[in-house]
Amino acid sequence: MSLVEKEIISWFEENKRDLPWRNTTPWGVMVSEFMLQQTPVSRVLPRWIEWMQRWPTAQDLASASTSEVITAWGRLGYPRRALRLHECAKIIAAEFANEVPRNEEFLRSLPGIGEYTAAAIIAFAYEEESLVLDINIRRLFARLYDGVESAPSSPSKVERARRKELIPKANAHTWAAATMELGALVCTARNPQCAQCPVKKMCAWRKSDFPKSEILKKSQTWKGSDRQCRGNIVQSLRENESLTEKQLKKLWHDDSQIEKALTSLIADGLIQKQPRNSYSLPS
DNA sequence: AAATCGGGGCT
DNA sequence: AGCCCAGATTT
Repeated sequence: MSLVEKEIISWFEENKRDLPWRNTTPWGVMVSEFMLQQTPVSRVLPRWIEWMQRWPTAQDLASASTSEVITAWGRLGYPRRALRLHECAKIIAAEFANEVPRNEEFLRSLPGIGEYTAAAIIAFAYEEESLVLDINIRRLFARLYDGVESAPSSPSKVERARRKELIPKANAHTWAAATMELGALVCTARNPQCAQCPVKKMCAWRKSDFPKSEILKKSQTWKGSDRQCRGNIVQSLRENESLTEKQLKKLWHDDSQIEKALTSLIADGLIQKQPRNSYSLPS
């Protein structure tokens, strides 16, 4: 097991949310995946619980009317997902003996199931290996391995191939859930919680964009002398925890490093140089 | 490859 | 006002 894998899995065991679709039937997983297409977990949660209580199996949903289904979907958004889920229920009840298929080809043949949803059902409903690539996982790996802030709008052949290599031989479904959870809770699109990240020390994005990203967050404290700026830079580095005390000490005395960071901030318009070696936020 | 499809929460 | 969210489908 690689170090990254070990860190992420153990982080997951400690920090995973207790989501109801982590302990349910394959149909329950399938319903959750439909609702979660482009819709945040927090908003799906209450709706999924109601829905599953009302229609516990595909057959139950199949016997509902279209208007009932639309009404129950409420304001989740993209209501055609509800219609497609309804269609899926009818097909599964009639042609699959009321059981969610575990085969990718069959899953993809159902309305509303694309690349991601098929992989997710295989992984989370049946705990089998599949290439799960949702926006959270894609962003996490874009940062961790590619050193860029965000993934391209849709997965490329190259991205799929490279992510496939990372799938562990054992417990591939846990890897999928863990990386997804890390992307959702820590490696978020906005305001990533890098300080809490179990793999911050090997993160390519962290390395390339640092210290600028840290300093940027503290921009309100960037009023003052060169000496104060220097203190803020070193403080930012200290909180990153990826540098030793020895390295920090060296940095403190390394004027060229400090100068470089300041120049970069000025060039980006984050601070302005003032007379007598002081700086301020742009007005 | 790009457009389209929702709605609500957050900055 | 704009960005973001466990994407899929059509053009």
